[in-house]
Amino acid sequence: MRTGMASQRDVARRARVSFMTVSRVINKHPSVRPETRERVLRAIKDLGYYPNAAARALNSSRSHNVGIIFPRRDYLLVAPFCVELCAEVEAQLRRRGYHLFLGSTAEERESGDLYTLFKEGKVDGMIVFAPARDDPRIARLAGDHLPFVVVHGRSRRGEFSYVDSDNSRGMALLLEYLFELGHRRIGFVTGSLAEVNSQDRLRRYRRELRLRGLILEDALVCLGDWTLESGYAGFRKLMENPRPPTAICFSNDQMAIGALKAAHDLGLGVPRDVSITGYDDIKYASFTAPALTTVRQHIGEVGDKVAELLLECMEARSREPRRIILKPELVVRESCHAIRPFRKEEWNRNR
Amino acid sequence: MRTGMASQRDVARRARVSFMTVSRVINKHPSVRPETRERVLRAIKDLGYYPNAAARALNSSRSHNVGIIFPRRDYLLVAPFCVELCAEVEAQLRRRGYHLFLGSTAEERESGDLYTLFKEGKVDGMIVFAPARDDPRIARLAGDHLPFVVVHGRSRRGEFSYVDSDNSRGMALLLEYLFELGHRRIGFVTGSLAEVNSQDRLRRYRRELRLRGLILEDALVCLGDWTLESGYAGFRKLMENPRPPTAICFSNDQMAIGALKAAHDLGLGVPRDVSITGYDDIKYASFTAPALTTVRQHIGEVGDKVAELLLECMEARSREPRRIILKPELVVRESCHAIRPFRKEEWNRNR
DNA sequence: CTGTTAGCGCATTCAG
DNA sequence: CTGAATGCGCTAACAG
Repeated sequence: MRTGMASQRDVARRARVSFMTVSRVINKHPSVRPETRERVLRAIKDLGYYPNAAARALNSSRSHNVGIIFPRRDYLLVAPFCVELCAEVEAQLRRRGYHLFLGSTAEERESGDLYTLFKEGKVDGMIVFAPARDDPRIARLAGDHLPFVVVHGRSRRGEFSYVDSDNSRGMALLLEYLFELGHRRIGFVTGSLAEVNSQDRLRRYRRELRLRGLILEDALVCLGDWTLESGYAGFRKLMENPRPPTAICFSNDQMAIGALKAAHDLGLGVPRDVSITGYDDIKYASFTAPALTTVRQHIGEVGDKVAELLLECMEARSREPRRIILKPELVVRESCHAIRPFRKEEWNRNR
Repeated sequence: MRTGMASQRDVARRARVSFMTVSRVINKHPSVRPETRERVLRAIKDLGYYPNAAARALNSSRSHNVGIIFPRRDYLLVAPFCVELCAEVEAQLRRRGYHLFLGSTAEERESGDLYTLFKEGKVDGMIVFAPARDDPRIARLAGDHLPFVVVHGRSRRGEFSYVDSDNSRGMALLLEYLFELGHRRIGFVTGSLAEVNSQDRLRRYRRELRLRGLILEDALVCLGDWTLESGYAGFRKLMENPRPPTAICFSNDQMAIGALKAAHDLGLGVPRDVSITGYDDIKYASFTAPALTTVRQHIGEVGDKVAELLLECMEARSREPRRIILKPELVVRESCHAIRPFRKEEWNRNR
């Protein structure tokens, strides 16, 4: 609305200067005599003047807004990790004078999708969360040389900046740990395989098993989609196997929580009867019973980096894309159990 | 940035019309000859033209953005309910051509607080979530006649529109149920008492106990702040009481989940040793073991109403503020236990 | 049906 | 150090 608001002209009149001087004061231009500045500031205060963002945006062609885009419309609900990240990024950006649009849940081609927001100049840059391997939206953004940063994704040919966690390493940590506890039949419930992240974790799971001379059984892998429900279903499915696994890795904490519930319903004890691991270390992970053994991604750090890279590519168009890969960390809690005493020789042999 | 973008002028030149005609086509003005319209649409497509949001905002003085504000900066993390609501509202608003800023986590007086956003014309309206009873921000907004809607809060003198759930009734439902199960010592862990919601629930808890002739014991009430941690601590504190309660109501699901964890750590069974209830019915509530008995707030409905009221007060300044109070619903799951057989006479007597 | 004029509020450029 | 002119892209109000 913003009707009846004082403009620079009004301030100028009241301070008995031209509105150009007002503009200078606002933008902290050095060349204004202190007493003039004072007069102007007084007038601004008296009138309750605020600069008009639209006008500013119009002639600087920068909105000082940023958007964020998710792989699916329910992502915020599905991935608590994402919420924590958003909060982090928002705080960082605001410090630098930018505002963050709530990740439009709009899919491409819908009204108000983020590509349109870009073109309309409503955002200066955006954050793309966990895009699919060949997400067409990415190609479009890169093709138009629009400033954006990918989180939880990678660029093959260095077309854009991204921040990712070393998912492969995270999985390796988990499997090494389970192996050490004596587990040899280890199941895996994946996240949505459209996402690179999810693929990486699965791939490393397979590789680790192979490396350790274990046979890969399709029956030990189950397709999930990050939700509580799919964790629940995945657990049941794997445990119905005639030779069920002794441990199951879930590709995020949320699914592991679903699994805990399934175990309870099935009358199975965790970790007594099956060991379980999550991924992400969201808040809830330490509040389940048993508390989840999981892999921590340092969300604060991810958020900082994302904001940093985005600001870089919004403010200096020329800069080269940068890649940042954060090290994950194994968090051992209570959801895994040694199925037999640890034998050093065996451990070494299998390593 | 939006540099090198085609403008209406470019489109006009290409379509060999004046740019006014282009504007009309874009705004679906009826008075344009079909063939002219076609030519213009072609040109728009060829040039990849998108209207400039800033310019539009400037001369219509409407940004078509909406903001949302929370009581605390960590609110999104603390209240999953809030995330679900945001997603809902965003979807509704987008359908009407508005975009939602991620609830600025900024407190008042910080750079980029939402009052400033308003004054700068970055938002046309806003949603205020769970404000304190005399939140100065509310007074400010109301004083300036800015369009806003409160969720989980009320206006005493009808100064503004709001959507709320009938918290008092929700608590009554819960207590009636517990009473029926035979509980007579019932504890309560509050949310942050700065919020009206939280106060209402506590008040009704007290009233119900009094009504049923039970003595209120301060030792059975514990101050929480909505977080998992405070639920955990609250549970421990109440159970350390020499005469612990047989049931505890938590003012949200999150705290109840914290309590479940505490029970587990203390070696207490739920509901065998203590009954527990939550509030909100978030996703996780049905995935705990035992599943939480709680009160459902229909988040979808809340979101719809919020969006509706906000649009109303943004588009028709004159309309009277409206109040909407939604009926909550008891969701019985597994976290409560009858402590003795139900006796009809006693139930009637105590009613 | 279509074009012209003017102005939204601000900042860049160039003169004083 | 300060002021005047000009244009950012668009639309409302008038003309033709």
